[in-house]
Amino acid sequence: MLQVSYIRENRDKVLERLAVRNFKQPELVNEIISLDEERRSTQSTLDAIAAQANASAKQIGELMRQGQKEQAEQIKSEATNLREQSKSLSEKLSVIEEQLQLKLVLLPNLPHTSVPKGVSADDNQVALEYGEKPSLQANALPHWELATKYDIIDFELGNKIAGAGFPVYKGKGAKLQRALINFFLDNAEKAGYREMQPPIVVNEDSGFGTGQLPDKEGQMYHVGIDNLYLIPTAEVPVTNLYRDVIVKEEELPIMNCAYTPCFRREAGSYGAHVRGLNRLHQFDKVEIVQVAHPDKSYEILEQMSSYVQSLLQALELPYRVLSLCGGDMGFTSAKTYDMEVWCAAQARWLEVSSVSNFETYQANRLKLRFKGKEGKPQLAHTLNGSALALPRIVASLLENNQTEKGIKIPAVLVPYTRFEYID
RNA sequence: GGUGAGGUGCCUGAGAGGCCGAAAGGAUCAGUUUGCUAAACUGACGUACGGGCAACUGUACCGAGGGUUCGAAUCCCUCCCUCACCGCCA
Repeated sequence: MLQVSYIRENRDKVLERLAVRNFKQPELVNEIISLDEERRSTQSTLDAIAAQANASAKQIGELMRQGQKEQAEQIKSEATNLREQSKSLSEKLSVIEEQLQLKLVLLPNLPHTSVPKGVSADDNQVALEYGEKPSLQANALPHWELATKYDIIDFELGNKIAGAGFPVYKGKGAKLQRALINFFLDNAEKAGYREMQPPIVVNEDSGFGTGQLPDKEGQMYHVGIDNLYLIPTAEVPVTNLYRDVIVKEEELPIMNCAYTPCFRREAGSYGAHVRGLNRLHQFDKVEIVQVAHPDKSYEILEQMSSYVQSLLQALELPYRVLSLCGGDMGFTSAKTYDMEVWCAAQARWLEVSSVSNFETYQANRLKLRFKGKEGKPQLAHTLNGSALALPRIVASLLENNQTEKGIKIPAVLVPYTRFEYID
């Protein structure tokens, strides 16, 4: 959520930045500004009346103590009148504030100046491409067939237990999952991240804090009876650790990581592009999250991007980095890099990570601030990235590394899997 | 699930209709003292939204929302949460 004061003072800039996103309702900005004006003037009036009412109440107390009952009674009626006025004004004020809030949450984050203008994924810029795409034999198989061939992932069984998009990993398939999780966590720790194990359900406040609510309500599984949401990413609980927190400036940057399962309803996505592991309702992911000083957040974004790339390099997967255009960026992000790995048999790039700087957008909702020795609390910047999401990594490992002898496990993973081939 | 206790500032904790944005202690920060450390002393020390160049100032906030009252941290109602014990259970 953007800060009203910022919008008020930088109207033209806000409009200009929103245009980079191809934002469809720029009129919201003016509506917000005029609601804010109304809010401020109402509050001024209310404050003045409340001040008067407080003064009268004090006076009454004073008079009562002195036993001047009659005079007290006189002021009482005045005070009652003032209270009534202030009551109706504060009702008006809360209506205005509610409307303001409703509109405010409809505004997405402002893209950073380095973000390319554009409307869709076609306008994303390829920032870099790394590694060589393997050339496969003519009889190469897509990962879902390899999964069946080696009996390591069972989609049918998952259908029976839960439904499409909930695969069962078996034998070496399950071990590969565990190996990847540990590999990612160990590396994150080496890079300075502190491992956390958060709840995988969150309450409404948390969903709101990171921006999933109200925007992506339908994308989350909701446990109605307890009003809890299954997390779509560890970003939600790990970032919300700092909701309503004022941290000390010298504690920045705060670096946390977490492995969690992630749950996404993915309503509306069906068809060939979502076959096999390409898109699941439940998947595993290690997430890295930072709380940063505003002066440092873009430097940190680059570091996080490099870190994610280092994982892909270690796994010997060809990848590319996209700098997302305004139109393709998430609602809450100011700048996002997507990392995509090459899946040789499908001959497609698949997104395995998304690294974003949210600047103060989440922090404003979370009321996540930092404070130096001097001065007022200031909103921090939040960043996060997948490091990494498993299914598509597995898909590309299977497809790219298929050999006569079986699926070759990358050298860095062998100490974790304790086998060199899936065969 | 049952019963009981309770939610006050960074923490502990007092306050039980007006003198309370809130005692006291601790923590933290600044200063004095000090060979260093420690201690002692002095002072500062919540957040948000307004107004003001600023000093400063108004309002709101004692879990949340309502109510009573001229006036509520304090009384009443509803909800949420936490803790303890019992039951059930990994």
